[in-house]
Amino acid sequence: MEVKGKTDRKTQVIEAAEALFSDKGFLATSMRDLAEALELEAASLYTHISSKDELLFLIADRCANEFFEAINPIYKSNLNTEAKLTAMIVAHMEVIARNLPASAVFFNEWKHLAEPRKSEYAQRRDDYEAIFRSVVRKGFEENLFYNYDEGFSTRTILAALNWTHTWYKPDGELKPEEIGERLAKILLTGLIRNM
Amino acid sequence: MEVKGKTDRKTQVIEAAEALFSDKGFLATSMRDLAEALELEAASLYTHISSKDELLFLIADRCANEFFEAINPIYKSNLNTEAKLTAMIVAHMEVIARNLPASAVFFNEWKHLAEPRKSEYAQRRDDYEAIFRSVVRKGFEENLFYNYDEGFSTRTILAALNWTHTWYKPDGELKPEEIGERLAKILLTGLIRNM
DNA sequence: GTCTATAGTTTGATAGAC
DNA sequence: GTCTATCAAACTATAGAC
Repeated sequence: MEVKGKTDRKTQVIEAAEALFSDKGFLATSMRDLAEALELEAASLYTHISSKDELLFLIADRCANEFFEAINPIYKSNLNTEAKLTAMIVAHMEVIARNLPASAVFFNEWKHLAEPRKSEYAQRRDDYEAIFRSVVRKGFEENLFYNYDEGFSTRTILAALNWTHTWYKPDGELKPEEIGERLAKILLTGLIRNM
Repeated sequence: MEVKGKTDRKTQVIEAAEALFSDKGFLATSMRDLAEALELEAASLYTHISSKDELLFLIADRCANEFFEAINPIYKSNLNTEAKLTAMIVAHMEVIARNLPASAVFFNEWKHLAEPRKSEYAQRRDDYEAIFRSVVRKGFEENLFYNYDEGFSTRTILAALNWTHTWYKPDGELKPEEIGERLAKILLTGLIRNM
């Protein structure tokens, strides 16, 4: 039984794929491009992964898991609605920041998954949005927010959040936590009544 | 000299391409797919356009023009900053709504333009964002907005706006104008001091 | 685990008949 | 303006030697 280190070959393949898929797009990246980045021949990649589609799935699936694991404990906590939503926004932002190429793939390339993975993925995305939506709904029920519909407000929050991957720089001025908090402030103060 | 009607063959080709590129993506759409949608053979398409890249350019370029034409008169008007930004948001939303497939291509597929078109396009996008940014900056200078940096606030506005193309339905409850106004309200009331 | 060689498709685009 | 026929290149993936 081999012990897998951080420089595990399969991990290297996946990380190189994240960078290329994020930069050029899934379809615009050939297995030859990927092999070249790893200084391999294309055929050698198939020792580590079974297909290009599996590679896309591995990237998107791991990223999805990270998003769920980040917000679930917060969702289940006893925080009040405003604090809970803010913490979820910050947590989501932190997942993006520490998985920058992977989340670009996650957001932009999922449509190229082959079935049945594509449908399963779409379901998970809906489930994730539903968690945010239920917190927003709570805010309406508690009369904390103006009564805009949940779907509209939730999509606006996630849109503002998910766009950050296009401009966030790890070595920029703002830390992920600060970006999340600032975003939450802009969005929430717009939603909260009598502030 | 021929009079071009609405059912001009080239226009038909472009509109079919908008639908397919929007739905499946530029690279995932073959010229054969496009020909099939028009009940033609692939070779016949080249009577009307010179290359697949030109087709992508025509779609993105027309869409860019529409965005500039929609916001420029508002930008140059004498409206106060709050009203101006709201009107620009509504106008932008209306362009998305009446060019739904084209704007999906505009937002998601531009990276697949060949050079030098890709660089020119990136420049136009920056110019467009700069117009919004200058209005946001005015709001900071007038002490109308909290002092978050312009770039951050501007990107958040455009992110919320540009995500609407993923869920907006022409036959849905909300008209584009209502979506724009609601979006502006959420974003601006979050930015305006002492409201 | 990596290589060379290659099978089998699909791609964007062109030539030339009608 | 549309067709048939076709080219040259690129693609994912496999077979089998080392």
